[in-house]
Amino acid sequence: MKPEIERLLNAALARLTGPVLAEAPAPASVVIERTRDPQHGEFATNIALRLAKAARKNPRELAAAIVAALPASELIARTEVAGAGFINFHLAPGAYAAELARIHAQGEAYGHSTRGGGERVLVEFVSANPTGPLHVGHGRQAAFGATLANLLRATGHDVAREYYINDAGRQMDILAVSVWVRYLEAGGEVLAFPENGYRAAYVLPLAQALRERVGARLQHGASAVLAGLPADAPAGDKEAYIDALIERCRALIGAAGFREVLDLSLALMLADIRGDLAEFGVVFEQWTSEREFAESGAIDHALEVLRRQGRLLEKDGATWFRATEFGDEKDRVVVRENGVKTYFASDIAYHLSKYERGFTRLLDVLGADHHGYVARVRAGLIAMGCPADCLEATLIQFVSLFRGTEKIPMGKREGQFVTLRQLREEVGNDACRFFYLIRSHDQPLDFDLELAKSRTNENPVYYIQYAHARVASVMKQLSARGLSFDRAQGLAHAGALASPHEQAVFSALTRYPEILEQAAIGRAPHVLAHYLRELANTLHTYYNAEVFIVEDAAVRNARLALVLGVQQVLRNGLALLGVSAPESM
RNA sequence: GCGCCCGUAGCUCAGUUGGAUAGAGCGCCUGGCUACGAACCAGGAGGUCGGGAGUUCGAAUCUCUCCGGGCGCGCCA
Repeated sequence: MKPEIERLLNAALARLTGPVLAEAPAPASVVIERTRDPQHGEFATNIALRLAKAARKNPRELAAAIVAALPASELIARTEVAGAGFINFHLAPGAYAAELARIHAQGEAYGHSTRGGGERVLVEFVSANPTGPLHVGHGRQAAFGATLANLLRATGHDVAREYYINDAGRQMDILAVSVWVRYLEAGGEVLAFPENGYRAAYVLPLAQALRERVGARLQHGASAVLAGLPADAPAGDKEAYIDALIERCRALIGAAGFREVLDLSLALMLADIRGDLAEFGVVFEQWTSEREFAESGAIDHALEVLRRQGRLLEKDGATWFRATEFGDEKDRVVVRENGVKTYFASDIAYHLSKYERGFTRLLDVLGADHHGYVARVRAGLIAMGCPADCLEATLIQFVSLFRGTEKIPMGKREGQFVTLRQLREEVGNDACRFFYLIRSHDQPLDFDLELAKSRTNENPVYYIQYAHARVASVMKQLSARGLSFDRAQGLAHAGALASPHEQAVFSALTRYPEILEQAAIGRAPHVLAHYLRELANTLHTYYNAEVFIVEDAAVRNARLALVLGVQQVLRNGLALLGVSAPESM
């Protein structure tokens, strides 16, 4: 409906360009909104107010001129100038019924658009280090990224989802040595666990798997392991200690042995993460290993691009990227004094590779603690010749878990944390997805386990599902009474559904395509979640106010056509959120 | 110290490319099941939109400043 009104309005503005308006208004400035008050019709625009100043016209006069220039349309019954210069659009009686027919005809494709123009978008999300299971914060990023990708796809973008595996750094070495120490312990050795190691319980099965794989081949005595090592914290430096321990480990079991421990740990952690996400309904087209990426020479390629552009300099024995020339606050090292490339170098190279693979829009879904690095990566991309706006980062605020009013402490290294898997098993995937998505991403989330689990009216999760199931229940009741639904008759008579409740349902129902666009453009899945709640509310209200299964077949079929339309849109919207739409509950 | 995000009803939060009378859920109060599902609905109370100043026809929304909270500022990953 809205695109048609946009078309009419743009036609009117085009006619006025020249005689009344000096120049054509930018398409983005033409904003059409739903009205809040039915007295104002169904749609309204403030375009006359926005253009009045530039046109040196009284807003109401300009509005009148625009109204006069509007082409006729079957969609619109009448237009009027109101208030300070708003233009209100009143829909023609059959407009809603025609849209309802579209819902029935298009089914699960209803609401989709081609507005994205097939733009190639890469959504990178989660990308958690494979040094441990996903925690509840990653769950929020997973739900957000997956739904954002769904929204972009539904609005006509060519979307790929990608997980970047940070498997190359020192943290992986620390995981490997943590597994090895547990393996030694299981072999009967007694030694203090490194302060900086991963001491959480998930390391134990990794050590167990290692023993099953290699037997006692990598076993060494505690005295040989610890001899000559610096003191661990609290007396010494835990960083220096763990580094020394890693070196000792390499010396004792050899580079190949160390690699074996690391690869096994990595493979198992990754399998856990993949499985967890898959069970959560989150899948990726591509998993990129940082290690394989680095070994492919891609970082050297990126550095070469920068060098050709003259954006590198040598200073203090290191190689620097002149990031300050591209909006960053300081220059950044890309190759350290010791010849090792920095994480930053690998990161801009990775982003360059996305662009070189043909993606013109790079969406990074990141934890809020990563905001510091966005400017640098963007600077790198610009320096390498990418458009300034190709990289877009969405920062997801943190999740705090509560059991009722009691906050559950989190700390990854200490192993005191709730995993996404535990959360899903306790509250269920549907409640998880919904709770993650109901809040705006830039708002910290307090996730109450008790609330998410509860089957009471305090829990918003079931409200929408209940509306969906309720329609299914009505249809069951219909057949139980020996009646059947006549869609053609229902749609033919839908225009006669004129009660305030029915108009409210129509109004909410036909907003769906606008909501999808708004949620996609704003990178705001919560807009869809809130909308579905509103739509469910109009359905419940209608249900309580009027009986659908009445004697009059025309009225009955029209009402059923309407509530089936609601059910369809609820199903479509829930699918995008990754929440199931049950027939009964 | 510098940068980013946030501050809206008792609680949790929508609303922010400036727009018509600031909304929802929960909680509280009052009503509605011999009814197509009461996991529902109707009504009510509840607000200096953190404080102040500015921009203009119009500010929760934009600018400045102050207060309060979160996060980030490595030749770590």
